Amino acid sequence: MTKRGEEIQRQVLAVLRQSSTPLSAYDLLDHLWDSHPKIAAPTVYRALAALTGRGSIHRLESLNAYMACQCGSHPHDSILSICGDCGSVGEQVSPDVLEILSGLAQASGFTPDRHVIEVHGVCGICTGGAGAA
Amino acid sequence: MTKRGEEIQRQVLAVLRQSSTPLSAYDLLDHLWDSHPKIAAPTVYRALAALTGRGSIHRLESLNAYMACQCGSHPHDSILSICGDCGSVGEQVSPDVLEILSGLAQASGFTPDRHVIEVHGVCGICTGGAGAA
DNA sequence: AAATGCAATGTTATAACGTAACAAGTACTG
DNA sequence: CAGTACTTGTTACGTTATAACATTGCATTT
Repeated sequence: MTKRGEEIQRQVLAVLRQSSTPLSAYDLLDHLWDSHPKIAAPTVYRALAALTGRGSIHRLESLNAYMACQCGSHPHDSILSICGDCGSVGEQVSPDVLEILSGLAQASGFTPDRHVIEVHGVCGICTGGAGAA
Repeated sequence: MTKRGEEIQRQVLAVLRQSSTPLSAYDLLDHLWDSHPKIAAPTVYRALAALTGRGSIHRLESLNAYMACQCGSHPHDSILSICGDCGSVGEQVSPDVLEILSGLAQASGFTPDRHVIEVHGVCGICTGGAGAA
């Protein structure tokens, strides 16, 4: 079967990479219908699960949406900066911050496993160009 | 009308305070039906929005659920530690961490507004008592 | 008080997100 | 080929959230 799943995953990843903003699972589904008319929701979610597990994409918990990882692609926790104006998302990697967070949690006996860090605000372009004030 | 909404809000807050784990909007709806048979979803969401805005409760973005704020109650961003085993959530306040995160974001021109920080893992009780290893 | 207007609340319906459960296909093994 | 294990497709449904509009209560004006 030459791994149909992998083809879907490649395509999902390609669409996410070309998008300037995160896309929802159903947005992706729409895109897939261009080439695969009969894909259903679980297929997309399976592809997203595989890509997420592999670290190729990130899920934005506060947006119910997905974006391509901007930094190579082994699994890691990122800091995501979400512009409420244009919808773009920046990604930063900071082992230091993760360390500090882990330390905080551990101080109360908690063993961290995964960090969700999403900062909402306004990006530099929107601030400077046409943004708030 | 003596502010029906405020009564609902008090009740939602009371239920959340008594719960050892976060509750979904529809969990809360079930609880409300004990005393107000005909409440509908938007009513709960309006109460949740008001309470969230006031800082009395927090929304857990990665769980689609809500919890009572554990630290007094003026609006603030928290660090939430979510136990994947028992479902309990701990809350920590750390201006330092927020500062660091804001600094990181600002370095790329981003203006932060709200921080979502959710750490998934296993709490001290579950680790020690009956948890992993 | 009657009329007006506004804001809060109720109600219906539906949109958006996600997954369980099982069917069908494929490929490998003996 | 028969058996088995895994992947993919399909259907149906469960959960989360909100749009849109109706209604209610109350304050203000006249």
